[in-house]
Amino acid sequence: MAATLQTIADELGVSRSTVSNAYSRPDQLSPDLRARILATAERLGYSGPNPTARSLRRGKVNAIGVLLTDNLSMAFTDPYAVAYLQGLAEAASARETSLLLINLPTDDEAGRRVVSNAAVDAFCLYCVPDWHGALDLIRQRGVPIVIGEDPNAFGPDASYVGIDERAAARRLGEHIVSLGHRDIAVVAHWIVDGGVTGEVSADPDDLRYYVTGERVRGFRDAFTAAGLPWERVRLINAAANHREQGSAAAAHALDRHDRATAILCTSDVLALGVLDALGVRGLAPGRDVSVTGFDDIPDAEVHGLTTIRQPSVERGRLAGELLLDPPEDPAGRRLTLPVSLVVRATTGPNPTKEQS
Amino acid sequence: MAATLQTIADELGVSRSTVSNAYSRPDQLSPDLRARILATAERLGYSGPNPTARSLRRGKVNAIGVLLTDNLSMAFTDPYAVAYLQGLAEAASARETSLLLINLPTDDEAGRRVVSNAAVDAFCLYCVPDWHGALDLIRQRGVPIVIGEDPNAFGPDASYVGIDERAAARRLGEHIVSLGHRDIAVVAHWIVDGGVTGEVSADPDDLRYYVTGERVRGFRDAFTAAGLPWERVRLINAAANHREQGSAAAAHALDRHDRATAILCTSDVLALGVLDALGVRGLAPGRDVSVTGFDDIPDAEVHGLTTIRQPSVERGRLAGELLLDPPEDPAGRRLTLPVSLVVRATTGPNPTKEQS
DNA sequence: CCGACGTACTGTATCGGTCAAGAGGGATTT
DNA sequence: AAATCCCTCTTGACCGATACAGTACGTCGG
Repeated sequence: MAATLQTIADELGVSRSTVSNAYSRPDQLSPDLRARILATAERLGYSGPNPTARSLRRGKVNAIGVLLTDNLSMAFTDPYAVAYLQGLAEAASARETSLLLINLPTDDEAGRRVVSNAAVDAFCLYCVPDWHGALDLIRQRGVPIVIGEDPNAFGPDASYVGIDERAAARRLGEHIVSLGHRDIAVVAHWIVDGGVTGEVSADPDDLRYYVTGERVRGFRDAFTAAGLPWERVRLINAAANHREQGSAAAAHALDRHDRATAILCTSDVLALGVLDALGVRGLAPGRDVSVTGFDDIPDAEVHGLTTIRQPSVERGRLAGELLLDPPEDPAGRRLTLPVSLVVRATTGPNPTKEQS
Repeated sequence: MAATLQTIADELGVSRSTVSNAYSRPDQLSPDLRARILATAERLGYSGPNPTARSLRRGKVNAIGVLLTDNLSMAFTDPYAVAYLQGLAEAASARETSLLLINLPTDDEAGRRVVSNAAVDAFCLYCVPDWHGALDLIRQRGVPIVIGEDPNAFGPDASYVGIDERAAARRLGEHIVSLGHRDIAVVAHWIVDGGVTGEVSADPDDLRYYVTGERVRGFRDAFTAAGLPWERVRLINAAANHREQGSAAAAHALDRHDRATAILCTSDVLALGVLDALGVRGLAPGRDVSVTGFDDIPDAEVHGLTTIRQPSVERGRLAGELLLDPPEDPAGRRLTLPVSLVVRATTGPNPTKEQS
């Protein structure tokens, strides 16, 4: 039988409240008594106020729930995700709050139980399959929610911190067409659910994964504005947002006589894989083939990758702040952050055009 | 005023227990009444049984606390750590348990508060500074603990899942000396706290960070057994366990006339950085310079790195299982897992010896 | 000598559930 | 027809703390 506040109170002949105060409000009792209480607690092996009971009474648990899909490491191997979590953790930590990583099982029923039992003050939804049955439960929980991708995914009650994915992608596309490229491939992840890496034909207006969809649409915006029909663009699905998949996808753009002169990727990770593929083939990025990424992860600079810089850490930090200190003004709970085009060495003028 | 079980009970004129049963034990009441209860709950905007209250009563919160040092992303950018967490999450998820990432602030007082308030069933200690004041609190909490590095760090009450770091490192060292190498450099991370990357002289028996210490000692075991005095080995500190630091450290072994012919690293990440450095200098790994890593992260195979394979995911998984289903037998709570030497392309015979 | 005030502590309600034992009533057994 | 059983629901205790109002006592100014 573990010791509780009452055990100590009885032992010393004081009230439970006083023992509680010894821990939570040291100024409410004499230093002398407090010392005796702590000593007795130590002696009886009391482990300190029970966090659960305290949370119940206080109505606050000091935790933010972060929903992740089944494969945790998928989230952690994505540098963008790591940066986001870092920001979120910073904001949480500054408020003495922890992150509850909720691994959503594919089993719907178990998923609902896990979500129902999660003691959190708020939820951060982040790259979660929007068709999962547990999502309704989260909405019902009535706690603050922040989402990071599709601003419309959870209705207007949810906070949102994001970027204008489509406009950002358009800027990349414009950069590429302004360099004279016409033979363009787009490498995008998760165009097809559970699909394999390879060329696909898909309507950009009808992609399931929001981020990819917006980015692909942004590319198309730039192309069509430049008079380049979408049909001329080669769309290549990457089965996962991994560097290796980027390499594999690149093969479909490079190993053919009508080689693409520019490859636009929906993430830096994929773009790095594309660069690997170029290296293997002895092709020079920015000269023979132009490559762009998205996110500006730390490795992007190392490899001179032209990309869109988005404030990943900041995104996570703001998400945390929105959850823990919600602004009065509802408008302040939906933030679209600025991005910038970072032109580095992996993009250059269309080489075939120069020759003509 | 949010709805509770009582609100719904009053509304329908049933007892609170019955409403509770509607959620937690559907077989305890008629389907008809249950349907009515759920409908009323929905109508009143009831968010389901409060997880905190439920946890208090049940005495279980379905969460494992994972202690991390201040910089979260440090843990997530380390592939070994990611694998470990993946395993831990798998074990937890299988038991409908989540991971509470506790970001331990450098501020001692705040750290204690965060730890005290963390509602968890168990703690997983993992790469935590062992001098932090909050660690005592954790021990006091009286919940199961598993540690992953120094088996003696938390006393015999804590569970332990690890490998024999020293013996494993020794095998790498033996491999290298058996290839005839005599000019050896060791690249190790965190030899010096907050130090810079560069050559240092340090007593292997006196390194603060346990894992590095054991691995360096293992290297030395092999060297001295082969008659190679430790003084002949060049010890290079890497300021962080990052690929870039590996490259920077390698410079100290490569850019001099008495170039090392073998570089042993305390992690694969550092070794990959060393390989980068070789590449820049036009040196061939395994021919001009032999390089070894440690851990066998996924990228190791890609780069043909000779290394020690340890079951990282398994380590995390077992840690989780030990915490959630503790075996009766105390001996079963201290596991040392087997490792294997994986010889790939980055090690080969000493080239200078061949010439003579 | 009295009211005002501050300090140190107590008492009780409350947070929102779960659990074990029990009660009422219809169906089944003997 | 009495005994037994099961199904469905109720009762009351309990989980371990915190909040707030209140009490007792000492001190101080007037």
